Amino acid sequence: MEIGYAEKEIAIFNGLIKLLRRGANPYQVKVQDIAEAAGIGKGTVYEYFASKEEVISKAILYQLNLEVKAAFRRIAREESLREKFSVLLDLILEWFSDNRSTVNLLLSGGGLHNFYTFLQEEQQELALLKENVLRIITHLLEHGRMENVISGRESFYYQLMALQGALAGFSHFAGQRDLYPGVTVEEAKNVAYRLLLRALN
Amino acid sequence: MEIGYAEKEIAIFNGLIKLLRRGANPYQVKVQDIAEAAGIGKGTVYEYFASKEEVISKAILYQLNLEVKAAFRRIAREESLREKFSVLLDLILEWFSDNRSTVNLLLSGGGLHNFYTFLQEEQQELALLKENVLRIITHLLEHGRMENVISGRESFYYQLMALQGALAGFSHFAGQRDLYPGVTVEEAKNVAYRLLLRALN
Amino acid sequence: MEIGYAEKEIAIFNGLIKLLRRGANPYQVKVQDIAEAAGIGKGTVYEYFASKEEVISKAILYQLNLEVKAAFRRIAREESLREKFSVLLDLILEWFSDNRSTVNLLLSGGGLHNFYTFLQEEQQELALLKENVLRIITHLLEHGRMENVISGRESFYYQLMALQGALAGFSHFAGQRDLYPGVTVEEAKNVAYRLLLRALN
Amino acid sequence: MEIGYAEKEIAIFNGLIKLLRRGANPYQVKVQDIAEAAGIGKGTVYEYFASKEEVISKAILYQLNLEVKAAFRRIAREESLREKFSVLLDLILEWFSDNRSTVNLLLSGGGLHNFYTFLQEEQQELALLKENVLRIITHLLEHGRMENVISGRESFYYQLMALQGALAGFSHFAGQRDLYPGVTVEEAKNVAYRLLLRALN
DNA sequence: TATGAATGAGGTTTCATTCAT
DNA sequence: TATGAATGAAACCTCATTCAT
Repeated sequence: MEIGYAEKEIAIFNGLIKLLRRGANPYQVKVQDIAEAAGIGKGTVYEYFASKEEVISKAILYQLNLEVKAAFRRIAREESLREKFSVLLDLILEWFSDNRSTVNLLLSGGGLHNFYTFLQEEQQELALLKENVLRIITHLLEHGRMENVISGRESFYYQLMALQGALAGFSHFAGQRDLYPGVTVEEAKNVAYRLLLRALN
Repeated sequence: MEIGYAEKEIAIFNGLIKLLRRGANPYQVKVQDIAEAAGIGKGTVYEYFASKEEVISKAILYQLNLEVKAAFRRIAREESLREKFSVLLDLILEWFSDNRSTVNLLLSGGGLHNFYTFLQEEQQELALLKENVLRIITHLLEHGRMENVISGRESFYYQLMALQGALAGFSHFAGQRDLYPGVTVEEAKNVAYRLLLRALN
Repeated sequence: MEIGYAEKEIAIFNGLIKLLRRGANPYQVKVQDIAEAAGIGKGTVYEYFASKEEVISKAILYQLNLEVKAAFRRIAREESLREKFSVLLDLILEWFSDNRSTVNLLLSGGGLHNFYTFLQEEQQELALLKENVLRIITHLLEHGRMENVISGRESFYYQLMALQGALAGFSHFAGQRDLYPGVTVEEAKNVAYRLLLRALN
Repeated sequence: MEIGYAEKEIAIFNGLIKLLRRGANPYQVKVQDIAEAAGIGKGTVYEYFASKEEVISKAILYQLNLEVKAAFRRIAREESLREKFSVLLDLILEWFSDNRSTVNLLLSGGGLHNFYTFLQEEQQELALLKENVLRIITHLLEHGRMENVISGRESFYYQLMALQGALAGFSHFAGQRDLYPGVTVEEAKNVAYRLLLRALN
């Protein structure tokens, strides 16, 4: 890959991710648990990482990059903006249906970035992540312009905010379904798309 | 107030909030630190709360309720939707200029709610919080309709998403200024307002 | 009395004794609990005693002396050795039916004496206690001799051991009834008396 | 053994026993001290036991079983009842010459059983202990009958009480030598044996 | 290289004691 | 005199990290 990880390192990442998906709290997860979930000994973790913090930071970024890249591939495969956007919303739903997906951490208002100071040290992976997120955004906006559903008259920042706003609203819905008892997924998706179009055409 | 707290309890809350504002992590803050910040002895904390978790949960909700209520008062004081919305954006900016304000925790994609399981036990304060947030939203939407800048043709959920989207985009900007180096606060505020209007009129 | 205690001091003693009877452990009982049981404030305890240890030591000895003196009066009232001894056994049963009577502490192989080092400092009360216990023993042995059920040929130590042995066996029965499921109180009392007579006549 | 303990567990037991023998109070001994006495780190204790209480309960029962079993072997080795009984009295003396032997805890009027509630959970070891104590008692009584020094006409409970009484008296002497300044060990042993015979032949 | 037993620093919590009222 | 709010020393226990195997 862009950044080479040993097989064991990836096993450790996957172990942690598994725990986070199950609802574990990244601040409270224990090295013991990570090792167990990875199917290795506790000492082995320290053969590959200098500290627990490093494991967690790297694992989260690793996983985020994987998921964002996979998302790009899934989105790129679709024909129309409508379909692309719909796939993205489906992915968001999926991400949030995990009690606590890693993506959830990312999307939450930049939560991770500021929250987990340790991440700051992972500049390379962080940059990669931003790049991959931007790739999705650019792809969607460009496609919208090609289809003439997005005007392109507005500034890039405006377009970004429009997209982000539509996604943020839907993410909130996806993450807090209990707050919106009467709203179906279909409705929520439609609302998100209409918000996007209204803002951009 | 709605929920009565002893003077010392509030001192403890304020001590914790001070620490969080300074960037302390709620998962890593120590009882010792909280007590010091509150200007009391460590043991005193346990005269008022059963555990550290309880202190943190209650302090965060207490502070959120205070801030949301203050926000409502600030917003209600303004005449037009434009001004009300502008004030709200200013508040968001302010909240995020703290390295880590409590509101930040709230806005982050429902972060808190799921994140800090312990909060679940504070049903009363949580309900109060939701009510207060809803009050702001309703107030803004109603005013918009009165001014005829918001049509009211759309469902409540749609209007909610529109508002939330505009705010989420701006919050992201406020929390991650470094991601938008060329964008001024004025621009960002304008964009947020235009997104709101486009979505709702 | 021999040793004058203020009214409040006695209230405190009684508070502690109440707790011990309920099964509280003298090593784990809290000043708070003692004060509550005595119906006074926590600070008041320290107006009358220098430390928790002092309260407990003095309370136990105070109560033991009371009970031993009461025992003497009860025993002295009876006519024959058989009746006197029977009353003593009844008192032992009573003492042990409390989950944890103070007498229990005394009888347990000198338990208290060595166990609770702090007691050593209460020389006066301790001496009083020994005197009172000795008074009962002497009374019983003398009466036995007067009735010619006890020969008096044996040394005082021998007679003491005989009495103590009979009582110790019965005390074990009284304290650990579950170890002797088929044995009735009547039987146990008879056995104790027969052991006494066999040893001494 | 009947109940398998890891080598480290036994080291911990021995550490605690060493402290108790030195007069430490089982209610006040610190984990730190136990670990030090065992020559290991504090954390290691918790690799083998769930709590301090568990360590103490298990250590005491472990040690009692060891001592009671050793006592049986020593006693069984002797020829006559007189010698067997004499050995038992010597063991009692030995046990009590420790400021606070574990056996002391047992013999003290069932002290341990009721006193240290936590022990109740160690049913298996407790049962084992009772069995081993009973084995000694039965052995002595049977031998007495074989030698025709014990008649066997009396009930088992009576015989038990006779034995227990003789031992309890001597134990009191052994534990509280200062109460019997003029009495030699030889005398005390003779008295105990005479009490036993008088009661049982 | 992989392990997990051992460790002790560090955190939470308890509670005897003080002292201002 | 009586109180109980406040305190912080001290104890239990956890868990990241080390290191001998």
